[in-house]
Amino acid sequence: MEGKEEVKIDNIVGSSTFPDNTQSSYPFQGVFDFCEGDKSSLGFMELLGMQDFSASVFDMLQVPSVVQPAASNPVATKMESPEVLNQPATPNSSSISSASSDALNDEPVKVADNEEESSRRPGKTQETNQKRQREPRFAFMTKSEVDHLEDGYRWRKYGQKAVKNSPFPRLALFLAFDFRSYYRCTSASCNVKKRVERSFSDPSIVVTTYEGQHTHPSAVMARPSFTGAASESGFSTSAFVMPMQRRLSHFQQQQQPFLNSFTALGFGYKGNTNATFLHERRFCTSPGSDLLEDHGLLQDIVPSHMLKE
DNA sequence: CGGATTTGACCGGCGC
DNA sequence: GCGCCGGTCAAATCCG
Repeated sequence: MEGKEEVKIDNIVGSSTFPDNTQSSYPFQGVFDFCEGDKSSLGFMELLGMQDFSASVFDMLQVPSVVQPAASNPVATKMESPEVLNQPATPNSSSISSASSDALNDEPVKVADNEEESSRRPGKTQETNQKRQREPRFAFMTKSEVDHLEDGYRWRKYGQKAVKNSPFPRLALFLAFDFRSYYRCTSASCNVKKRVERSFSDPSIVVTTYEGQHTHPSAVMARPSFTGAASESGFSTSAFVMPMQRRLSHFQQQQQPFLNSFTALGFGYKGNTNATFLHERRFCTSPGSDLLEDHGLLQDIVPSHMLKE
């Protein structure tokens, strides 16, 4: 895959129909072009490989040539923040296998291989000689008023920063606006982390970025009340929790075969009901090939009668 | 009282 | 070398 490539984004629509017959949708259309090797498209390239992307897909899909009128498409605005795409590259995209290589792991379980470093700052075992290897990251977009969405695991917040993209970074702390929150899985020996932030372009969208893989079952899934099928309404909270885990493992398994594809995700989330809806389509970026629609795990989580139409 | 959150300080990477 | 910035630490604080 060399040189400039143009990808037609044909109606990326995450439309949700909830049991109460309300609807929400997130339509996207346009043409996305990128250049492999071009730094400005770094974020997208990482997205292609499912290795590391911290910018939201929505942000990446903001291209000047987007067809949708801005009024009806809140994300169809010109990209104004180059930082979004200037995320540092994954140092070694082929070394996902070294699951225990998280140098930031400060659990006591971790064998300290750098004594002098830890003496300078207690509890810190960051490697000095070797570049820190990041776990693959997976980002999810959720349209929600709630920042921290239930995903079946228990998290402890360990940091918060005002995001750089904010037009008023100094005011951000006062206004409780444009935060990025850092969470760590509370389970011992599980060093999964997640980052939660609002999309810069559409503040109604929460971008949740997961890093690492859980080494334990979900706390919610372990409870008997959540292990069954969906509730009588056709949905239950597990309709959200369950797919989140399965999607993560799904992506992690699929990332090698689908190096040439990316997945656009749209989550609908309604606060007052338990209803959740997930929509997934996978687009092949090979020029000339048909867009590959993939229900993915959709059929696993949405009642069959809702898939019929 | 114990666990979770807040928040300022700190560290390392990176660009200039 | 310096400054900026993302990410993390850890003491203080909050809260059930």
